[in-house]
Amino acid sequence: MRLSKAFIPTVKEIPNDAVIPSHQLMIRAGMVRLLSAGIYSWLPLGYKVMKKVCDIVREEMDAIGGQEFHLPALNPIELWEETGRVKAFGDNLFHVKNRPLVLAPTHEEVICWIAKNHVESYKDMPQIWYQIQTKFRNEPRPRSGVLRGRQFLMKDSYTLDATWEGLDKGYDLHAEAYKKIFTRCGLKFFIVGASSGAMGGSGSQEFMLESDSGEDTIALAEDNSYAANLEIATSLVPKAVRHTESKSLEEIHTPNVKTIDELAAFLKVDHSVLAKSVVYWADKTPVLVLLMGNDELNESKLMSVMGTDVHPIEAESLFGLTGADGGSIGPVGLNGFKIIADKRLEGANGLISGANRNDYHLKNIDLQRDCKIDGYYDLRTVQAGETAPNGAGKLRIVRGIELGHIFKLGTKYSDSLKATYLDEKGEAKPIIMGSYGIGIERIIACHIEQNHDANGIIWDKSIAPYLVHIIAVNMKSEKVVEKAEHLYNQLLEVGIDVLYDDRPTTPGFKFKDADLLGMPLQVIVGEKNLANGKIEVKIRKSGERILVDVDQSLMKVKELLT
RNA sequence: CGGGGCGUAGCGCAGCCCGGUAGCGCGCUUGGUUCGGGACCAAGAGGCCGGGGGUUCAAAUCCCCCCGCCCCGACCA
Repeated sequence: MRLSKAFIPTVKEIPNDAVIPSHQLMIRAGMVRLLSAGIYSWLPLGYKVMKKVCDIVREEMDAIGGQEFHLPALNPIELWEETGRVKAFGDNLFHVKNRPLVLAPTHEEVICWIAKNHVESYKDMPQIWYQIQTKFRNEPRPRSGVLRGRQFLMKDSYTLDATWEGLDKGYDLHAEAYKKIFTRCGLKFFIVGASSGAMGGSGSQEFMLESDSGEDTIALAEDNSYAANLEIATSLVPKAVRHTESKSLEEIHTPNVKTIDELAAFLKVDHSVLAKSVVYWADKTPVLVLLMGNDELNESKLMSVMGTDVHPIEAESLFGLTGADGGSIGPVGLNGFKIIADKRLEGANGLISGANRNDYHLKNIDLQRDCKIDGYYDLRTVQAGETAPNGAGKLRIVRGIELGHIFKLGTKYSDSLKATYLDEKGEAKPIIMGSYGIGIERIIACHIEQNHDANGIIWDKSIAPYLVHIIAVNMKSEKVVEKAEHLYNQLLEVGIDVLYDDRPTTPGFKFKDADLLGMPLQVIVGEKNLANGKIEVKIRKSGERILVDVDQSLMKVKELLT
């Protein structure tokens, strides 16, 4: 491609609305333009990268036996009513105004619909079906450029199996394919155990990339041998002790003590003898959650324990139900509440907690003797510095960007849509499904996040829009133009993607643009070196410059690209 | 949806407090000089100051409403 003819609108200044490097560079390099919040036009240069990423994804999906579909973005709303997801997605689902249609935010329903009608026997499975298509979600807050958009390209695949072993196999195949895809795209990623959330299902892992711009929080062992989304992360922490003797309950006056820290300071005791109470609504049930000391409640964990949405109780409701305020709530003699406790407190005695009476606490609480605990669960949020559950050193807490997510869905959708097959005995069984997504734009943005410098993007060969960027330093020099044109044509002939800066502008301008656009190799054809029969090859990543004999330039470029 | 910021030429911004003919840099056009790290000189084009309403002799500027964009939070299969 000749730059003089190409539509690649580069920008020198940092766009006002872009905050993270990938967003700034994608705009400056003329890859994308914003149309509306979370909605981007992909310009030719950006689209070229997108196609290369899609090719890699396709190759790896095909390699595990995937078959590509092209599915409708417009779906009948009835289909989504049947799985209960009109409600589940809520305002996140785009509705069409003048037809009973929705814009598909994902494609479990359609896949299931097809499977229901055409997968009839266990002999028809396993199947791996995938699609690379635009998905629509009415994100309340699009952000970080293409990282979270209202319309985005996603590779979604679905496994259909007759057995749970089959599901495991399809899941593992995807995990392997995903590792290959992200590695080929030049990304440094890690895999974390994740919550399956409202998708339901038995297991799920996320492919994450460490980045301060990420929206997820990850706990990582020092050697990365343990990695989990904070939503489910655990750690090795000491439990509260059980003393042999359980003293009798005693009320203590604790005026104006509201927080655990204040309580510990006031009573001059260790945090580990304090049981913190936090109160939530789980749907319409008030739930008292007991945590040790100042442990932080993990709402995701609470949600999966309760199996429903949870939110903190309002101060007024709490007072109405207990007669006390937040700082003085405790598990003893509390009626009408479900009471659950963190595993750390299991069986403990000698604890101090609120007396359900303002400015009073109870001491010598024995959870077995004095309370009716409805269950002990892992409910706390891990903290940086705690020991990883596998003992591999201390945990780091980092931010991450989710690149891909793999789910063992099970039969959630096949149950509700009655997608069944007949097994060997002729019995109808629900098809067992898995669901596996990859955000295509995220691969691109993340690649730039991990591969850029102050001057611009540094593309990996695998997804670079062009492999070689020829710079004719001075278009007024016949020699320069002749050599540059010659090399350009040679590269085109051998099928190497090449961008040729033949614009009649100044050298500095061309060099800056070349670094900004970030092709792996720059070939600089200038009068000075040409006088000695040389051209210069600059490696974008290292900045290394190599002088090459003119007649060997094609060979050298080919060599450097392998 | 809560909190904050911003909206003036294609882009980046000043002007707004304190009302009085809309400015700077970059980019763009034409001509000339340049030609190895975003050149120089000269001449130009380009704006309903996000939209609507109000106050005023007069509004980019003051007041009210709306819209859009960005950030933090909530939310995020």
